[in-house]
Amino acid sequence: MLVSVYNMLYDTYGSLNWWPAETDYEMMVGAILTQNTTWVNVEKSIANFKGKLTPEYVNQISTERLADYIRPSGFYTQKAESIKALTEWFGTFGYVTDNAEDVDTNSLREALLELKGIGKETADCILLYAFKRPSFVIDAYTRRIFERLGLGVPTGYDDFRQVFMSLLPKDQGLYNNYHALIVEHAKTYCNKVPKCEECPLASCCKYAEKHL
DNA sequence: CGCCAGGGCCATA
DNA sequence: TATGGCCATGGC
Repeated sequence: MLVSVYNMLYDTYGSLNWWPAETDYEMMVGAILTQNTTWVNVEKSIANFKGKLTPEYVNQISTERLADYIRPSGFYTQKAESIKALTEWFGTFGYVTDNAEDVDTNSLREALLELKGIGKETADCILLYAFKRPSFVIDAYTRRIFERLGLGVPTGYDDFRQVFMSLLPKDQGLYNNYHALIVEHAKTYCNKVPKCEECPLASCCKYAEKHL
């Protein structure tokens, strides 16, 4: 099932080459900024840095000033502290994701989860898109899509993640594009106010069936 | 005006 | 383990 859903999405959208970011560091910051927030508001925040969204620059400005830059993304007080903590942690690798090569994925994940403001989803995004590790991401869209398709899904985050990671090959490129496809598709058709009328997957979705 | 968005933390039972 | 309140801006 997981493979056929992927194939349907792939046939529609192809290879998306995510995450949308200029650098690995910008990707990580974006992962925090997008928490419960639209991507448009993340772009506004990133634009506020005018090209200076680097760990070196973030280190030298105050948390208050950082909070001011990211104001458009909401929750800016908490997110500013999280970005500060993340940046400090990233510094232990010299701000280069490649320097973490000899650290196994689970250790990296646990380290990320210790940072305040980084939960499981954000940690998995960072592992997958910045550190290029095969760590499947479960977000609100992933959960919603599979529920709406009519496939039973586990409640707990790790249980749901394990379904993907045990049934699919541990392939970073596959996990990357799968999550990208889910988000790109869902943000257009599977919001709380759905657009099943124009959805290319409506023919095999129980939810769309009821809504059409 | 109210609802919602690519979460996470903390208190509570 | 599982809810509920809270954090906050901007688009519709």
